[in-house]
Amino acid sequence: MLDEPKYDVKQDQIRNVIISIPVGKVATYGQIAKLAGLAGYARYVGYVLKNLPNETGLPWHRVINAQGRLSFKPGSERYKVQYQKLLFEGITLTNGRINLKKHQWQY
DNA sequence: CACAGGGCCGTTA
DNA sequence: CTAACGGCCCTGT
Repeated sequence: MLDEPKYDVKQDQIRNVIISIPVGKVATYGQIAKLAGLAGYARYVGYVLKNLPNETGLPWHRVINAQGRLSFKPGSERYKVQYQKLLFEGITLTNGRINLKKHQWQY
């Protein structure tokens, strides 16, 4: 019989990309999917991050949507957490938005 | 199998 | 600027 992967390869690739996002930089869902060789998997990236364990080790906070906004409801707990983490890394928001020209991970 | 929904995206109005 | 669509991929019911 064929050995089927015990873990999800796609998720692994996505995680791999997210881990390599440098401090002080951010990446969009679509960008990550593309770098992982999975163009079009933006929503899937969101799905993966959604059910991450609390202590994950992944810099999920450096992942934002294409509009430079945090994909959480402003004011919600999770929004605050992500905001704090970003701020701690020197990433600031202007009118609830991040300047992608300046902070987006260039590769 | 059908359908809804999610930490999305780009285009169009 | 907001809103609506269609497209993309996967999971849960």
